[in-house]
Amino acid sequence: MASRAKATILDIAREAGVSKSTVSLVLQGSGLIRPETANRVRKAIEDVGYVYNRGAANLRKAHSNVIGMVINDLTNPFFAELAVGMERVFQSAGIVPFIANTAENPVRQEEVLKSLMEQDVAGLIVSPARGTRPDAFRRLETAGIPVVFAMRRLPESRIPVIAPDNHRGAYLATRHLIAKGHRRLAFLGGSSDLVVYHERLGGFREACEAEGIGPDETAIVEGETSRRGGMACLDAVLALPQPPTGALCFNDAVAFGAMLALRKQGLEPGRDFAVVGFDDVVEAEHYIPALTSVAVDTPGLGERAAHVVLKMIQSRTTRAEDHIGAVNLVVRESCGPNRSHETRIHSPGGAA
Amino acid sequence: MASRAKATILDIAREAGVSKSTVSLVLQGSGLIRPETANRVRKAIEDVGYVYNRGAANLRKAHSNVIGMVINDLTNPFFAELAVGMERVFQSAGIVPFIANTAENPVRQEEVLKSLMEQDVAGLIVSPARGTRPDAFRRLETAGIPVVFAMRRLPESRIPVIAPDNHRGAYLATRHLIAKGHRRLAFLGGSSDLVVYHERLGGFREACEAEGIGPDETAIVEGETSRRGGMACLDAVLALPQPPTGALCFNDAVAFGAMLALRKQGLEPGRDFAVVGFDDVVEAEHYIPALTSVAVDTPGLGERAAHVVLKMIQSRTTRAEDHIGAVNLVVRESCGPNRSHETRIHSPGGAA
DNA sequence: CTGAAAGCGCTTACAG
DNA sequence: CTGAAAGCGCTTACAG
Repeated sequence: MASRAKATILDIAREAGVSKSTVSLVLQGSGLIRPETANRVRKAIEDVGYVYNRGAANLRKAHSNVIGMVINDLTNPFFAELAVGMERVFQSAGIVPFIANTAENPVRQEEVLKSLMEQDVAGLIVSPARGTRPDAFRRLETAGIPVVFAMRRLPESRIPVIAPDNHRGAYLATRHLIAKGHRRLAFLGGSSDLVVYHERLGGFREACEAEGIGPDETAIVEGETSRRGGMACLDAVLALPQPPTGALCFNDAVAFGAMLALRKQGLEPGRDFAVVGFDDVVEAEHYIPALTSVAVDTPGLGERAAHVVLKMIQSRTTRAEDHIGAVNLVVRESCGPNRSHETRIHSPGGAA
Repeated sequence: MASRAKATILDIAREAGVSKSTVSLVLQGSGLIRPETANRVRKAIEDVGYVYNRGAANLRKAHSNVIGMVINDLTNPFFAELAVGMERVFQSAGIVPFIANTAENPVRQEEVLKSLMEQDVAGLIVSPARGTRPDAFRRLETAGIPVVFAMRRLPESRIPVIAPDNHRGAYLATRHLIAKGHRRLAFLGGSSDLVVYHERLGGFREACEAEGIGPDETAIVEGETSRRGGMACLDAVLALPQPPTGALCFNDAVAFGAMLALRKQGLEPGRDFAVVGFDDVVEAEHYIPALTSVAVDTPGLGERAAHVVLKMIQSRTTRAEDHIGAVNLVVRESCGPNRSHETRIHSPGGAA
């Protein structure tokens, strides 16, 4: 069986009594080889314990089939769900994507990008880290490597993006809060160096203004996009002279934190204070109280992003249409009691 | 600046007026090159927009520097934490590891492993998927590629494993339940095709027997290691003629599900029924009631695993010592009220 | 300190 | 249908 030194196509050729070109051809599934010959070669491949050397092949072919997914925070289940959606389509395309985590660190992101380029990636899906410099992707662009942004984008970039309709989601959520009778509203968490932040805050503002509620600027407080950040933001806003009675949170993690902080203050979320999240992670449904949140179909966006890079690679282009995914407001219990167990408020959505 | 076609060391050599060997040497940081020459080369590298072709280098050097992390379920925050621990050490070693997700699917795992081998990985950390065949790693072994198992292991394998002391953790948790006065105990979730399952169940049994409580076999119910699985298990056990009054759960996800199911039945976890989890994910602390769980220091085990592969690669061996990490029982509220907010019961732990 | 030459494991025209 | 030859972009002795 397997010999100690790595077997090459030359070993196979010797074993099967053919030339190495023939071996290469059967390796590539060419129809040019006579079936008996092909079978003999395949048997030899087994016998020598051959492992295809993709690096050598790529070197010769001058292109690889490796696709990278660069994720800003793998511990956030939201991004893990995104990754899973992408993997689904890559798997059926017979591709094994490599995931790399930047842990929200632009320096690490640069290392990751560099390594991926050296590895000669064919294409990339990236959810850029916070504070990514505008020119962080220039090398990739000049090299002509297809890149698509998922969920997050850079301020001025020609790289295509796949993301939910953040503005619309925030708008729907805010109107819901207002329809529940709230007049003093907060916007909690997130930071202004993220484009998403401005999109979501924009939807919040628009809804407030449409209802004649000038949003209280002091109740718009930035913070970490985590439970801890949510706790801090809620405390800040409750200390205001005229505290709000409800809040739209930048994402679900912030919302969970806000609810925790409410309890610590002896307030019951849903009854004494309304909170809405964003993203609708799996946990939202199981929380107590169940969290009303904006659902963005994370795995679906992941699939979409994967299809887009695949197409870009195939057509050797570096450009593609943006895709803005539809969103739903999923009404549960965190804004007070409801008639039914769960209600969905759909947005028309659509592509931009 | 950057030209369209990829620049090679030959372009650099031309630009700098040296030979390509010289370029290669400065690329590798060799001290053999005169500083002025090196600087001229470095400038040329910038000017031509050069990207190192690691594939070509690996081909020539006959070894790569890519390390793979094969994770069985990236959506489980527990494994994401593990990944983060490993990345920490790889980052400081200047390595960008590639993460691949098998989604608990042995077939996908095979594809992933194959792809990684073709990519000529230098080493691998893997948390094997459920139902992995005993010979799934034979190719890797005969190729002499270092592999270490993290968190999970295969029944009969010589591959080194880094894992927590599952037996001890379950033992501590069970004794705690008994000390709280419980006599009828359940063991919920997990499946017997996982080695960990037997380790944890073994600790549970030993504690029961030590206290003269023959564990009720009908209260040991396998199930999905998820919230949903936990709900089903708890319902099953409550329907028993002599239902238990407390349960050790296979992991925290199962415990969260069990608590949910209790509430649905009008029972309050911690007051009417005691539940203990395993792994102590971040969420455990924030749950209501806060979950008593066995802490295993997930990122720490990740770091350890990373150090071990690194060492194995360096010393060109395929063998290493197993490492069994110490565990603590973190007592919170899910087994009833406590004096202090949180208590830790330490195990001596140690390496095996 | 630097250059010319061979070779890593493949694929791809090109002959036959 | 199959073989001989060149070449992908590097590194590594080997001379000088």
